[in-house]
Amino acid sequence: MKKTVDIIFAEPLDSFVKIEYDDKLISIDFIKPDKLLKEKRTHQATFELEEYFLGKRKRFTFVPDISGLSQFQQKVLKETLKIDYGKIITYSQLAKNIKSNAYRAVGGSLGKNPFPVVIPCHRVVAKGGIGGYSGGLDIKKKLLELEEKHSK
DNA sequence: AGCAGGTTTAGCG
DNA sequence: CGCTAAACCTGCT
Repeated sequence: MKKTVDIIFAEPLDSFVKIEYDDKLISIDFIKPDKLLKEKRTHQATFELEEYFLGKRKRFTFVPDISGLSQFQQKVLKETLKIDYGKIITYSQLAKNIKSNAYRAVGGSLGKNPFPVVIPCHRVVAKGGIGGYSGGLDIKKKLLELEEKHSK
């Protein structure tokens, strides 16, 4: 099936978001707003994401396909999926939840997360601080601010 | 086999 | 308190 790409601008993140999909969701990415992009909305995921960025949506109805990933990564991502809106846990806490001490590996798996936001990897932080984020640390901060603002 | 990663803890100055 | 160093575990080359 032909691959299609949706583009929307996420106001609170000050960044563009790219959604790739064919018959199902392929990936979600953040793009630097270095050039003006034309927005495009066709997939359901795109609309849900947009609502999320507006603070209207706290839960996504679709489930991304992560069957291609390793067993461990799937565990991590599924566990991440359980974190409630506006809530945050630490890498070590997440590791504990899947009965492992691989907090280091947890970070690695989240970093390769193909679906940021839908799989809320930004809700996982380091014990003493905010931790890191593949898509850009500033994005992570803004996502957390967004959720905190709309969770109360 | 070896390395690096979105960590963590312990140890030292 | 701030910094370095070693240990955890998994995925990638």
